[in-house]
Amino acid sequence: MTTTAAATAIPETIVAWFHENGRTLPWREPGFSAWGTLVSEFMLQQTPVNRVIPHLNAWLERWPTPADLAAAPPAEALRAWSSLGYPRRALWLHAAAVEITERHGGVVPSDVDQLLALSGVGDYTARAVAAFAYGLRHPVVDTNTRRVIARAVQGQAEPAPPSRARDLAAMEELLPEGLVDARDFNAGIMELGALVCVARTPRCGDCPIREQCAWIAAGSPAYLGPRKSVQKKFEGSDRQVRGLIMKELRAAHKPVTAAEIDTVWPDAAQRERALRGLIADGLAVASAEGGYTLPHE
DNA sequence: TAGGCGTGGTG
DNA sequence: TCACCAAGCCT
Repeated sequence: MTTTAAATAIPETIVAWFHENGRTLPWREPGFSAWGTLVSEFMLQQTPVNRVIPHLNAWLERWPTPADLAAAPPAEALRAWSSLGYPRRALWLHAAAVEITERHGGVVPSDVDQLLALSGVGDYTARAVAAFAYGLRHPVVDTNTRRVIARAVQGQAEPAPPSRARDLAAMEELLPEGLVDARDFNAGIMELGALVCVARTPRCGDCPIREQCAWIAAGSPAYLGPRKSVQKKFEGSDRQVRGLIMKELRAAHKPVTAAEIDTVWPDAAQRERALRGLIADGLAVASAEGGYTLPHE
């Protein structure tokens, strides 16, 4: 365990910057529930803050506790999820609510291993809930922290491919000992990555740690490592077709007929593949009366 | 472990 | 315009 100058100066500076520059967001309001934090983290997985906020507020108004959501049919969760994307998250959040109700007396657990055991909760979400909802000292690693550490500490324009153990260790190395500072550093380094040390065009002139940044010190060298695998084009993809079918199922409150599904996309083979995929994922169900519905309609 | 999984904003 | 990007997770 080495304590370099950067290992203390960077966290202190980021915490101070966060106190001055952190955004006011629902999940940062005093008294925001652990359940609210869990819901927000599900919604924030791969979805920008601005799109999440209205859905989060509506969700918590309708289902203020895990037991409230657990008592609702999954179909209603999928409708409320609306067009946030990746609807399997809504299914997993519903399943997690059932698990919390059955296994934890309706209280969102604070233990990382218990959180990890919930549907749809991985390394990031488990530690985010433990750290932000319960104030526990855990390193929280997401795409923002990985990018800030890659630049400020490792002197590289982009992070190496994710490595759970290495990434957690790198964050632990910076994490302040005090509970409050640890929480604010976790939040602050994410905020810095979201607002200043952004992926495409970092605003280094506005960065509070530019003096300590290893990447700037090295002359901001271009990234030479392997390119991240490119996301396949969405237009014309199975994902697009799945999305179109889900949109039909959300809008209907009775079974959607095969003929109606035929109208959403011209390629029959692709339509069939998408529909079968949705059924395999539990997002769609073949109705006994014929046609298809959301699960447990 | 690499690839699949929605949707929309942006430089 | 169109790749890239967005508080990941699961298999």
